[in-house]
Amino acid sequence: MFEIIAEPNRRAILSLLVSSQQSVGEVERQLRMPQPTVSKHLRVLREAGFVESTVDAQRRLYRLKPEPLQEVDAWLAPFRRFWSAHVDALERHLDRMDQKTPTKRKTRRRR
Amino acid sequence: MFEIIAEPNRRAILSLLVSSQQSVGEVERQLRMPQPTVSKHLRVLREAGFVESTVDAQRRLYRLKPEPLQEVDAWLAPFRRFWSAHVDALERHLDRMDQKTPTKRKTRRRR
DNA sequence: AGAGCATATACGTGTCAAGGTATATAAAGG
DNA sequence: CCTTTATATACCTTGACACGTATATGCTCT
Repeated sequence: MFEIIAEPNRRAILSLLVSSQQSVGEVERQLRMPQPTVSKHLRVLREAGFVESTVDAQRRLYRLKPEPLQEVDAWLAPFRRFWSAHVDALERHLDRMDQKTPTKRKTRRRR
Repeated sequence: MFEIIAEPNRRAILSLLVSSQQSVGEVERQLRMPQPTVSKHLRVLREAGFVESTVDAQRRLYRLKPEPLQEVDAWLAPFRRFWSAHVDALERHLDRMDQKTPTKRKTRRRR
Protein backbone atom coordinates (compact mmCIF):
# COMPACT_ATOMS: atom_id res chain seq x y z
CA MET A 1 0.00 0.00 0.00
CA PHE A 2 2.68 2.47 1.01
CA GLU A 3 4.94 1.10 -1.68
CA ILE A 4 2.26 1.95 -4.21
CA ILE A 5 2.05 5.61 -3.33
CA ALA A 6 5.81 5.89 -2.92
CA GLU A 7 6.10 6.22 -6.70
CA PRO A 8 5.73 9.85 -7.86
CA ASN A 9 4.05 9.05 -11.17
CA ARG A 10 1.47 6.95 -9.41
CA ARG A 11 0.75 9.74 -6.95
CA ALA A 12 0.33 12.08 -9.92
CA ILE A 13 -2.14 9.69 -11.50
CA LEU A 14 -4.12 9.40 -8.29
CA SER A 15 -4.22 13.16 -7.91
CA LEU A 16 -5.45 13.42 -11.44
CA LEU A 17 -8.22 10.90 -10.90
CA VAL A 18 -9.48 12.57 -7.77
CA SER A 19 -11.37 15.15 -9.81
CA SER A 20 -12.96 12.72 -12.25
CA GLN A 21 -12.38 9.51 -14.15
CA GLN A 22 -9.93 9.59 -17.05
CA SER A 23 -8.94 7.38 -19.94
CA VAL A 24 -5.39 6.14 -20.36
CA GLY A 25 -4.81 8.56 -23.20
CA GLU A 26 -6.04 11.50 -21.17
CA VAL A 27 -3.66 10.63 -18.35
CA GLU A 28 -0.89 10.19 -20.86
CA ARG A 29 -1.43 13.66 -22.28
CA GLN A 30 -2.01 15.54 -19.06
CA LEU A 31 0.95 14.05 -17.25
CA ARG A 32 3.13 13.84 -20.35
CA MET A 33 4.35 10.33 -19.76
CA PRO A 34 4.75 7.55 -22.30
CA GLN A 35 1.73 5.35 -22.74
CA PRO A 36 3.30 2.09 -21.54
CA THR A 37 4.35 3.83 -18.37
CA VAL A 38 0.79 4.97 -17.75
CA SER A 39 -0.62 1.53 -18.45
CA LYS A 40 1.85 -0.18 -16.20
CA HIS A 41 1.26 2.15 -13.30
CA LEU A 42 -2.47 1.87 -13.74
CA ARG A 43 -2.13 -1.89 -13.62
CA VAL A 44 -0.27 -1.69 -10.34
CA LEU A 45 -2.83 0.73 -8.97
CA ARG A 46 -5.70 -1.50 -10.08
CA GLU A 47 -4.22 -4.67 -8.60
CA ALA A 48 -3.68 -2.83 -5.33
CA GLY A 49 -7.28 -1.64 -5.33
CA PHE A 50 -6.56 2.06 -5.70
CA VAL A 51 -8.46 2.34 -8.97
CA GLU A 52 -10.94 0.41 -11.06
CA SER A 53 -11.66 0.55 -14.75
CA THR A 54 -14.60 0.20 -17.07
CA VAL A 55 -14.49 -0.40 -20.78
CA ASP A 56 -15.72 2.27 -23.18
CA ALA A 57 -15.15 0.85 -26.65
CA GLN A 58 -11.41 0.94 -27.18
CA ARG A 59 -10.80 3.12 -24.16
CA ARG A 60 -10.62 2.18 -20.55
CA LEU A 61 -11.88 4.66 -18.04
CA TYR A 62 -10.11 4.58 -14.72
CA ARG A 63 -11.59 5.92 -11.54
CA LEU A 64 -10.47 6.12 -7.94
CA LYS A 65 -11.44 3.64 -5.24
CA PRO A 66 -11.37 5.02 -1.72
CA GLU A 67 -10.45 2.05 0.47
CA PRO A 68 -6.65 1.86 0.25
CA LEU A 69 -6.10 5.54 0.83
CA GLN A 70 -8.52 5.35 3.72
CA GLU A 71 -6.23 2.75 5.22
CA VAL A 72 -3.30 5.10 4.86
CA ASP A 73 -5.43 7.71 6.58
CA ALA A 74 -6.18 5.27 9.36
CA TRP A 75 -2.49 4.54 9.84
CA LEU A 76 -1.89 8.23 10.36
CA ALA A 77 -4.46 8.52 13.14
CA PRO A 78 -2.13 7.86 16.12
CA PHE A 79 0.33 10.39 14.77
CA ARG A 80 -2.36 13.02 14.47
CA ARG A 81 -3.04 12.56 18.15
CA PHE A 82 0.69 12.92 18.76
CA TRP A 83 1.14 16.20 16.99
CA SER A 84 -1.99 17.81 18.38
CA ALA A 85 -0.66 16.91 21.82
CA HIS A 86 2.52 18.62 20.73
CA VAL A 87 0.75 21.81 19.83
CA ASP A 88 -0.92 21.74 23.23
CA ALA A 89 2.43 21.41 24.94
CA LEU A 90 3.76 24.33 22.97
CA GLU A 91 0.78 26.39 23.96
CA ARG A 92 1.20 25.57 27.62
CA HIS A 93 4.82 26.54 27.31
CA LEU A 94 3.89 29.85 25.76
CA ASP A 95 1.38 30.40 28.51
CA ARG A 96 4.12 30.04 31.07
CA MET A 97 6.24 32.47 29.09
CA ASP A 98 3.36 34.92 29.18
CA GLN A 99 3.20 34.77 32.92
CA LYS A 100 6.92 35.17 33.44
CA THR A 101 7.45 38.04 31.05
CA PRO A 102 4.22 39.98 30.93
CA THR A 103 4.53 42.10 27.82
CA LYS A 104 2.00 43.70 25.56
CA ARG A 105 0.47 41.21 23.15
CA LYS A 106 -2.25 41.51 20.60
CA THR A 107 -4.19 38.28 20.84
CA ARG A 108 -2.93 34.98 22.03
CA ARG A 109 -4.82 31.92 23.14
CA ARG A 110 -8.21 31.86 21.59
CA ARG A 111 -9.48 28.29 21.87
CA MET B 1 8.84 11.33 2.18
CA PHE B 2 6.61 8.59 0.88
CA GLU B 3 9.66 6.48 0.16
CA ILE B 4 10.59 6.77 3.79
CA ILE B 5 7.36 5.39 5.14
CA ALA B 6 7.17 2.76 2.43
CA GLU B 7 9.61 0.64 4.41
CA PRO B 8 7.83 -1.58 6.97
CA ASN B 9 10.59 -1.49 9.58
CA ARG B 10 10.62 2.28 9.49
CA ARG B 11 6.87 2.41 9.95
CA ALA B 12 7.28 0.10 12.92
CA ILE B 13 9.90 2.38 14.40
CA LEU B 14 7.68 5.43 13.92
CA SER B 15 4.75 3.66 15.53
CA LEU B 16 6.96 2.77 18.44
CA LEU B 17 8.14 6.32 18.92
CA VAL B 18 4.65 7.77 18.88
CA SER B 19 4.13 6.78 22.51
CA SER B 20 7.44 8.09 23.80
CA GLN B 21 11.09 8.52 22.94
CA GLN B 22 13.26 5.40 22.83
CA SER B 23 16.92 4.55 22.70
CA VAL B 24 18.36 2.51 19.86
CA GLY B 25 18.67 -0.51 22.09
CA GLU B 26 15.07 -0.28 23.21
CA VAL B 27 13.90 -0.19 19.61
CA GLU B 28 16.20 -3.07 18.82
CA ARG B 29 14.70 -5.21 21.57
CA GLN B 30 11.06 -4.32 21.11
CA LEU B 31 11.07 -4.79 17.36
CA ARG B 32 13.56 -7.65 17.41
CA MET B 33 15.71 -6.35 14.61
CA PRO B 34 19.50 -6.33 14.43
CA GLN B 35 21.14 -3.21 15.76
CA PRO B 36 22.74 -2.04 12.49
CA THR B 37 19.36 -2.25 10.84
CA VAL B 38 17.84 -0.05 13.53
CA SER B 39 20.66 2.47 13.31
CA LYS B 40 20.48 2.65 9.56
CA HIS B 41 16.74 3.17 9.49
CA LEU B 42 16.96 5.76 12.22
CA ARG B 43 19.55 7.58 10.20
CA VAL B 44 17.26 7.67 7.21
CA LEU B 45 14.39 8.84 9.38
CA ARG B 46 16.53 11.53 10.95
CA GLU B 47 17.85 12.85 7.65
CA ALA B 48 14.30 13.02 6.35
CA GLY B 49 13.19 14.93 9.45
CA PHE B 50 10.87 12.28 10.84
CA VAL B 51 12.83 11.97 14.08
CA GLU B 52 15.47 13.80 16.05
CA SER B 53 17.90 12.51 18.64
CA THR B 54 19.53 13.71 21.80
CA VAL B 55 22.57 12.26 23.47
CA ASP B 56 22.25 10.60 26.86
CA ALA B 57 25.76 9.36 27.74
CA GLN B 58 26.36 6.42 25.41
CA ARG B 59 22.75 6.22 24.34
CA ARG B 60 20.92 8.27 21.82
CA LEU B 61 17.29 8.96 22.46
CA TYR B 62 15.14 9.29 19.39
CA ARG B 63 11.85 11.09 19.33
CA LEU B 64 9.27 11.85 16.70
CA LYS B 65 9.05 15.10 14.77
CA PRO B 66 5.61 15.96 13.44
CA GLU B 67 6.26 17.88 10.24
CA PRO B 68 6.85 15.20 7.60
CA LEU B 69 3.88 13.11 8.60
CA GLN B 70 1.79 16.24 8.64
CA GLU B 71 2.74 16.70 5.02
CA VAL B 72 1.59 13.20 4.24
CA ASP B 73 -1.63 14.10 5.99
CA ALA B 74 -1.92 17.22 3.88
CA TRP B 75 -1.42 15.21 0.69
CA LEU B 76 -4.36 13.04 1.69
CA ALA B 77 -6.72 15.98 2.12
CA PRO B 78 -8.17 16.06 -1.44
CA PHE B 79 -8.79 12.35 -1.28
CA ARG B 80 -10.64 12.69 1.98
CA ARG B 81 -12.97 15.12 0.27
CA PHE B 82 -13.36 12.58 -2.52
CA TRP B 83 -14.40 9.69 -0.39
CA SER B 84 -16.72 11.65 1.84
CA ALA B 85 -18.42 12.82 -1.32
CA HIS B 86 -18.65 9.15 -2.21
CA VAL B 87 -20.34 8.25 1.03
CA ASP B 88 -22.83 11.03 0.47
CA ALA B 89 -23.63 9.70 -2.99
CA LEU B 90 -24.15 6.24 -1.58
CA GLU B 91 -26.48 7.60 1.05
CA ARG B 92 -28.54 9.49 -1.48
CA HIS B 93 -28.77 6.31 -3.49
CA LEU B 94 -29.98 4.38 -0.47
CA ASP B 95 -32.51 7.10 0.22
CA ARG B 96 -33.95 6.60 -3.22
CA MET B 97 -34.07 2.88 -2.62
CA ASP B 98 -35.98 3.49 0.56
CA GLN B 99 -38.62 5.45 -1.27
CA LYS B 100 -39.04 2.96 -4.09
CA THR B 101 -39.21 -0.20 -2.01
CA PRO B 102 -40.69 0.74 1.32
CA THR B 103 -39.89 -2.25 3.49
CA LYS B 104 -39.49 -2.68 7.19
CA ARG B 105 -36.12 -1.49 8.40
CA LYS B 106 -34.60 -1.19 11.77
CA THR B 107 -32.74 2.09 11.65
CA ARG B 108 -31.39 3.80 8.62
CA ARG B 109 -30.30 7.34 8.10
CA ARG B 110 -29.39 8.86 11.34
CA ARG B 111 -27.21 11.81 10.58
C1' DA C 1 -11.24 -7.64 -44.51
C1' DG C 2 -7.99 -3.98 -43.72
C1' DA C 3 -6.33 0.44 -41.68
C1' DG C 4 -5.90 3.08 -37.72
C1' DC C 5 -6.39 4.13 -32.98
C1' DA C 6 -6.23 2.83 -27.86
C1' DT C 7 -4.35 0.03 -24.55
C1' DA C 8 -1.75 -3.80 -22.73
C1' DT C 9 2.26 -6.67 -22.28
C1' DA C 10 7.09 -8.71 -23.00
C1' DC C 11 11.83 -8.21 -22.61
C1' DG C 12 16.29 -6.32 -21.61
C1' DT C 13 18.79 -2.97 -18.77
C1' DG C 14 20.30 0.01 -15.09
C1' DT C 15 19.70 1.77 -10.58
C1' DC C 16 18.94 1.85 -5.95
C1' DA C 17 17.99 0.36 -1.52
C1' DA C 18 17.76 -3.17 2.20
C1' DG C 19 20.06 -6.82 4.66
C1' DG C 20 24.09 -9.21 6.71
C1' DT C 21 28.61 -9.26 8.54
C1' DA C 22 32.38 -7.04 10.18
C1' DT C 23 34.46 -3.19 12.20
C1' DA C 24 34.91 1.59 13.97
C1' DT C 25 33.87 5.22 17.43
C1' DA C 26 32.92 6.58 21.93
C1' DA C 27 31.46 6.70 26.65
C1' DA C 28 31.17 4.17 31.40
C1' DG C 29 32.91 1.66 35.03
C1' DG C 30 35.96 -1.19 37.50
C1' DC D 1 44.03 1.67 31.28
C1' DC D 2 41.19 -1.97 29.82
C1' DT D 3 36.79 -4.02 29.24
C1' DT D 4 32.12 -3.65 28.41
C1' DT D 5 28.26 -1.40 26.56
C1' DA D 6 25.89 1.50 23.04
C1' DT D 7 25.71 3.12 18.59
C1' DA D 8 27.35 4.17 13.99
C1' DT D 9 29.41 3.05 9.63
C1' DA D 10 31.73 0.34 5.64
C1' DC D 11 31.48 -3.09 2.33
C1' DC D 12 29.31 -6.55 -0.32
C1' DT D 13 25.55 -8.99 -2.31
C1' DT D 14 20.99 -9.52 -3.83
C1' DG D 15 16.46 -8.45 -5.34
C1' DA D 16 12.98 -5.39 -6.82
C1' DC D 17 11.37 -2.07 -9.73
C1' DA D 18 11.03 1.63 -13.07
C1' DC D 19 12.07 2.75 -17.69
C1' DG D 20 12.50 2.38 -22.84
C1' DT D 21 11.60 -0.04 -26.94
C1' DA D 22 9.21 -3.18 -29.37
C1' DT D 23 5.26 -5.82 -30.10
C1' DA D 24 0.71 -7.84 -29.15
C1' DT D 25 -4.30 -7.44 -28.46
C1' DG D 26 -8.55 -5.53 -29.48
C1' DC D 27 -12.02 -2.30 -31.06
C1' DT D 28 -13.96 0.85 -34.77
C1' DC D 29 -15.04 2.39 -39.12
C1' DT D 30 -14.97 2.28 -44.03
